[in-house]
Amino acid sequence: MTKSAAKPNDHDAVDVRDRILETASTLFYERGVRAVGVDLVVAEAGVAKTSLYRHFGTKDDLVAAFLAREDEDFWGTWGRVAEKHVDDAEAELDAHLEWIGERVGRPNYRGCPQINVAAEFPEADHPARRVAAAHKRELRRRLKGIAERLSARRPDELAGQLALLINGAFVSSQVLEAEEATPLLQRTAHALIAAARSS
Amino acid sequence: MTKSAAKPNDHDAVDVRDRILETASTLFYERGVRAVGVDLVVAEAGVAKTSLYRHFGTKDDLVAAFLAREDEDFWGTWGRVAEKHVDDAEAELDAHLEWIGERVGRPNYRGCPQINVAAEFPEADHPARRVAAAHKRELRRRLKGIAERLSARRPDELAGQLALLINGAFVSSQVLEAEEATPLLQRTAHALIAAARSS
DNA sequence: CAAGAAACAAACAGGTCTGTATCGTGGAGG
DNA sequence: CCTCCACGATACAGACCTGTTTGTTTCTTG
Repeated sequence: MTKSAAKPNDHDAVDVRDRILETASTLFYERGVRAVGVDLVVAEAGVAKTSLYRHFGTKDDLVAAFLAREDEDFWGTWGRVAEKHVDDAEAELDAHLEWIGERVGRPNYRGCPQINVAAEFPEADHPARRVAAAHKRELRRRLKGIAERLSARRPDELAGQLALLINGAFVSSQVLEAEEATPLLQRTAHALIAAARSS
Repeated sequence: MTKSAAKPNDHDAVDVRDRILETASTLFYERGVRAVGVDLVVAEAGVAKTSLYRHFGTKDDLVAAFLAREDEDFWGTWGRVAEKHVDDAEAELDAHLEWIGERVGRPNYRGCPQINVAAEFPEADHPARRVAAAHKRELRRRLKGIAERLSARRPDELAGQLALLINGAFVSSQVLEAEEATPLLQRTAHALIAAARSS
């Protein structure tokens, strides 16, 4: 909190802190958090190790910042898609499943960062685990909002079903064909919506 | 392969190899693979480190053996449940979702070992990754068999949907109430089955 | 121009990791 | 009885890890 709001130096186009976080995020996602040491991060980012520890107190905090960044990106995309379908909840859900399925099918897709980090750090009080847990709660909360607009008889149940579906897609890239994800997600969602409306 | 079939020593009730694998499996699952060193495994198992490296050439091989053991356990339970419902595929699926949901709701549940290890080791050629990939393919294969017996119009699609559902449950224990998992799984499966039969 | 903040560079501390090497012991099978 | 070998115990090698320390340089700002 000593700086960052005011720009201390714009000589380098990007802030040092941003460059560290950007580099760390890529490395953490591609190779796993525990497999990437801080020495590699600073070497790849071209910064001094002291800079990393000034901006992020510990590696754990850097991991939490990584997940927070992914969280913001995710809801940023979500929000941009959502505002195109304010009048049609089913179309909005379809659109979300579209870009989620597209991501899952990408060649270098390595799963949901939040889930991966949670798998790497069992301790429930790890700073990154809090971010991950909040992210998953937020997913279910937003899905419940959509379920309500869909006039589901039990919106929270439909939200739970859709959350299972999406999280399942995140971890199933191993057994999913690239083009299969989106249509499978959408057809499944349609079946669940129909069931949630009738009986 | 030098022993194990013939019993070289039954003086100790359990084989040294089994004791190592048993101990390692518990530690790996509870704390994560990378967080557990071989020194801890041998100390906890009460064996010499040389014994560990004699039976398992490397730690990676021990991890693969851990997943293979979990795989066998999983399909062992699956098989015992399946043979009680040879005449009713829907009842069999319900029964599977019953014990899977029960496991997911357990207090110390830490997710599917296969998924967790895959998250910890990005390298596709890691020995444990092969076990994990085969496990997930086998899940979808068995689900397809059930889908066929259910006379689904597209059995492979229904199998894919059910696989998403089950894998989603494995990773959603963070946001799922303990008693919520089984009924949510079963009601979702029923909706998907109904949809797969009609249209 | 002067002062202070921020960055770089490089070494270091102290611990942990995987894997190996060495030596001693005790039981099983020929 | 005697030889083999699985096993235990321990020390070690070499690499890697997080985090700190020290000192210098560069940039911003008053």
